[in-house]
Amino acid sequence: MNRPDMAAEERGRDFIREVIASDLAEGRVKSVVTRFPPEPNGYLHIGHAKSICLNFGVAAEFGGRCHLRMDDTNPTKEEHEYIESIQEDVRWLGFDWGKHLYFASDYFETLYEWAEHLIREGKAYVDDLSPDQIREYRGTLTEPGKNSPWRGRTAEESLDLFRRMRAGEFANGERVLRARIDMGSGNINLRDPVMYRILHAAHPRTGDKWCIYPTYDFAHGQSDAIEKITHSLCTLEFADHRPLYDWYIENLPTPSRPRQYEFSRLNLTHTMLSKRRLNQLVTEKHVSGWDDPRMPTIRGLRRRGFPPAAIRDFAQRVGITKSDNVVETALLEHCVRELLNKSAQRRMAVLNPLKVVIENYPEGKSEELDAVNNPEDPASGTRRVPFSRELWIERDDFREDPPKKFFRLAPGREVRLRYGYFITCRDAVKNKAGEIVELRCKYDPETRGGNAPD
RNA sequence: UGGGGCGUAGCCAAGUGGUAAGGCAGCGGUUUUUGGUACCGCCAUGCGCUGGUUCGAAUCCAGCCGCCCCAGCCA
Repeated sequence: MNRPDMAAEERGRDFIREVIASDLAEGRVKSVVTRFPPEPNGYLHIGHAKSICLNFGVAAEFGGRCHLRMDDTNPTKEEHEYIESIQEDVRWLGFDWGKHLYFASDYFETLYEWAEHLIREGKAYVDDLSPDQIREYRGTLTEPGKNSPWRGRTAEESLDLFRRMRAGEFANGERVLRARIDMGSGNINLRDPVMYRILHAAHPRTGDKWCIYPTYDFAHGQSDAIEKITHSLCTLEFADHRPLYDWYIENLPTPSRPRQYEFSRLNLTHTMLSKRRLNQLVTEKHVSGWDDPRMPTIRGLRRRGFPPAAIRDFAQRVGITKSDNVVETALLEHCVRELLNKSAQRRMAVLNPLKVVIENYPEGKSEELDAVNNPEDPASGTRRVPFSRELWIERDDFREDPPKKFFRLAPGREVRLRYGYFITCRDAVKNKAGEIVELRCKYDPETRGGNAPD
């Protein structure tokens, strides 16, 4: 309802902005620090744009800052190409992270030390179970899991094994480091989650320095804490991970205490927004690349001519909530048209041509007429368009037997050719098949430029 | 022994006890040398359902119903 007492800029504030405003007002944080944390395993799309606009937008609105952090904890999926493209796309969208570009891989050493810390505290252990066994022991959605036989291992033994994991003594999948939490938890993320797995794979940034890598859960919150992120904004599917996010922060000597907040991801009608699927379109060559104009990627939209400001406006308009949603592409298109209408130069084109012969126009003659480039913007000037005896119009712009509200060309009817002359249709020439192949018309020399003297 | 989240118009979305904002889409109309734009008007006696509390409920309480997410050593 209307709240005339409320300042305009406070109206329509989403729940995340409310939380930040109150945290600031009540001194829980001195300034806001957010982050956009993509995994460099693909190109950014319109769904990411929502998150980018939220994180950078909120930071700007409250005078804070926003980091760009590559969540590069899984070397089997990440590549330099993606690290580069992500930066280009965020910049193109109009955002600046300044010197705050970070990588989760920058924290590998700290994360490793924190893992040992947890082992010493008796809060983590090395598990020898195979991947299949771990799944079996985890239980199901409705049944509790059961403890691994290695769960009671001493800290000393786990520490020794963990160091040997790092040293490369074991093969992929042979052992993992797990947090000792609660195999009976209703929240599956708390059933002794894996912290480290063995991955003998080269990392795009750390090369072969490591053969054990932290999982998302063991890296994300701590990375936030290291960077002193105050508000860690992510999508709804991570809400179940929040208790684990908090558990690591509470049990580790982190330099700050970030908080996670979740919002619903963007869904668009007629649009597939899944990195895995988009990747498939590219690798299977169904599209020409990540920047194919049919792709919902930032680069695809860019190639289609979408201005970055239109995408930002769109992100603003869809809002931030926790409800599942499917936004109509018409809204995105509206944002684009609204902007382009003010700046785009107009051109005329005929897609499906129908020949027009102006019988009373001199053979061989041709002239150039002035056409306005953009009626919304006189400063955009004019251009010259040719006019001659033979012209082409859109086939749909002529009807032999025009219905009621049809205001275009028809036998005996006069219409204006924009910037040209008024012409009157005398006859429609057909081929043997009965198809109209040519229109015979006459023009009115008094109407040059499309002006009606009367 | 399940845990978490969400239900306001065709689609988004405000709303936090005082009688349902706004945008998109759609439908009328005015202007127009783009069937564009701009402008004007219309579009929820009702907020998942059923009870209850209250002078008053989308907002509070109770009980139902529906949808989404979670059982990767992905993020």
